[in-house]
Amino acid sequence: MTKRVRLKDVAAAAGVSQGTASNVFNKPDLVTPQMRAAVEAAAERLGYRGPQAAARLLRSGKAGLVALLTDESAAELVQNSYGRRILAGAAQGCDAAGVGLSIVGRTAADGAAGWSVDTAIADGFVLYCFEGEDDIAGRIARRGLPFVTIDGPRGAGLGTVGVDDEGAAESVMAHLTGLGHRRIGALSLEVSRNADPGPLTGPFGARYRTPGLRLAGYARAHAAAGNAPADFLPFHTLSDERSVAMGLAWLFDRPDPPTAIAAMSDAIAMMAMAELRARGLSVPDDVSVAGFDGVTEGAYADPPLTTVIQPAEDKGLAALEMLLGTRPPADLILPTELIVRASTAAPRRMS
Amino acid sequence: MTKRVRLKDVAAAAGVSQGTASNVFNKPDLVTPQMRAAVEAAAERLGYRGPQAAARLLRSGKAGLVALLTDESAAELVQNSYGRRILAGAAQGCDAAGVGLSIVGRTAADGAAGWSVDTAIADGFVLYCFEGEDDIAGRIARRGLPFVTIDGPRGAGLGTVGVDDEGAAESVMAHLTGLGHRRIGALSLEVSRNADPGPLTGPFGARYRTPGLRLAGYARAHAAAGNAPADFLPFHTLSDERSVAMGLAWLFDRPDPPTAIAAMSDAIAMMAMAELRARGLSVPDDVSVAGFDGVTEGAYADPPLTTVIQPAEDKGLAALEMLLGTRPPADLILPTELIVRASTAAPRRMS
DNA sequence: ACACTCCTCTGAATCGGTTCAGAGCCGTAT
DNA sequence: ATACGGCTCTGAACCGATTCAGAGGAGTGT
Repeated sequence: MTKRVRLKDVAAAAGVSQGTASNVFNKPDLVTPQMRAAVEAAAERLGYRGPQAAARLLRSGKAGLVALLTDESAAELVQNSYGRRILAGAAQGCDAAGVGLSIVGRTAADGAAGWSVDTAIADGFVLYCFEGEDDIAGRIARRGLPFVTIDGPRGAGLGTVGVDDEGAAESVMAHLTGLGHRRIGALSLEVSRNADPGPLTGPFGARYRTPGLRLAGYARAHAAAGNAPADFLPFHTLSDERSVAMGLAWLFDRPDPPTAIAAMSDAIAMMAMAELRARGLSVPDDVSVAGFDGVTEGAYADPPLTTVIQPAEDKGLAALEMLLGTRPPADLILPTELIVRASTAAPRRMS
Repeated sequence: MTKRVRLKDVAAAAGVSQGTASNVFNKPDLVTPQMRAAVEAAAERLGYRGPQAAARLLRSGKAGLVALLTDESAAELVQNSYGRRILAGAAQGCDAAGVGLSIVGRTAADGAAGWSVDTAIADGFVLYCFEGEDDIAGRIARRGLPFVTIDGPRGAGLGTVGVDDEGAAESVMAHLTGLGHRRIGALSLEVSRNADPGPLTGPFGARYRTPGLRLAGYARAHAAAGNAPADFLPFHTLSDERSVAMGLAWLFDRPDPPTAIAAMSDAIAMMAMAELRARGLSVPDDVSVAGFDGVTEGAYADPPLTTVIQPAEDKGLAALEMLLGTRPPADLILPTELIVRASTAAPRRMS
């Protein structure tokens, strides 16, 4: 196997300087047509494979690639319908700017502490779904790369993108209490690393940021409607069928089950609806169910799901724009909207 | 702003050779603890940001990144539920191997002929959704990078991953004819670049590969059941609501509408079901609808969709494994499975 | 003719590591 | 003692482009 052909070889063969050869490939209009033809002919003749990306990158410093960094695995990000909306928004931003998007998740190959963060090739990062553990932000900053955080705390990055989680949760709960529900269960997202599923108690702020804020919002609106704290029944799930079923068992295998459930994601809500049906309970006749996120499937669920729509695509897009400098860096709060569909109704009158 | 600290500076400050300093960061066990400590201290003191990815890449040649290349934009890939299953599978393969995944789509910034293919940083490519135009395969091969094709023709790549599209289409059509349907419409995926929506005529092979094979399968099974070719009514859609509605208008605004529809994707099928409902037609009472792909939403559709399940995640995963050398390169045909749900039924008896 | 621009092309200096052959050094088997 | 194998560490070559100051030449205005 002969050696790889380099730009230098092409330049030599064409009888021009290496600088000119480089221009032929990168700034063709700076070169006379004949010179260009000569270089191209030489390249063709030698079987030159084009400028090597790595070398260009080393010299020019721009990878033309931004990375979406997530705490889950890359596969989970894509499978999760909220995550992939973020991804879609980010992809859109990349497309518009002509930069590539790479998604880097937590992989088995990186050791516990390891993370491709330190080695990933990118011009910038979007951090999604982080709780500030492992000081990822610090490590990126140390590399001197810019980053934007989605749904995370304010860090050393360029900016953040998020929604008013607490307010949105309040609006869902207010909708439920407004319908007349008093005793209300909540199915929470994961509240901390490696925590087991189970009933939850306050204070709710001391948790992973997003679930903490939403729980606080639920609790606040529940109380604001004049209900006793004991009638708010939050349960910690792992967003899987097993823990959702456990939560439902906890809520409904009791003498005084709730008449409504606030699920902290649409995915949880839909699993809950399926499980409730399996238990012989009808939604919304026996139990109202509200979700959170506004994934597309929710509209087609049976019954269509009441939820809070989050502008997930916009989050991804905005984060990317900030990163790319198209949008001024800031701590951006995007609006949410409560969408009332058929999965919630007034509680059946007690006989 | 002072100059960036380089490994060389760290080595000098620690009083060791550059090679040793390099080893501290890459092969720590080859270095004595004290030497390592000295280097680390120097790095800390100087504010060294760690080995720069680009430089490492240039010398070592491995980017630790594979690219999923698609003909659509990256955003479309993610939004499309079949595409994202492929992506999820690929992501899983990447996670397992500890390499990153970048998705590169057709972006506005790349000129008509341009494509990041020539410049994208990656150790290998997975080509998805290509029809062999623009000679993408050739361009990748020219760069000397390995690639695997999903749902595409056999190229110069390592291998291909696909399913028996024609056979799968036959099985759907056979299911429909088996129920007693004779006059059957088909809603096709895009059959060529920039073609307008409209009725389709044979021969069906002369089209984009996948749609061509499926159309051929439909037609073959339809004929095999003893039906007249004129009772097979294929229509070319663009996978959007407008063209699906046009197709349905073409099929049902006639004296002898079909009693069943074979949609070439679940997305098309679900749009068709919504449009049929808008037309006052009931599925499956008035019209049976079958899809293709087996996306998750299909199971929750109203009514649940009869379809052919394609192992999309497996496609992505298998492609990645071939690329990474974990699986022997080959032309792999993955199995499909017909899933009969409630959207298909025997045609209503003619009065 | 002269001065001055404008444009193209040259040449050499980076970019920041990784790698590898071999020099030193130390302990052990003969 | 002597030879030898095994570890560390050194030093310099090399990866393959991009970039930039400036040389040379052609064209333009006076």
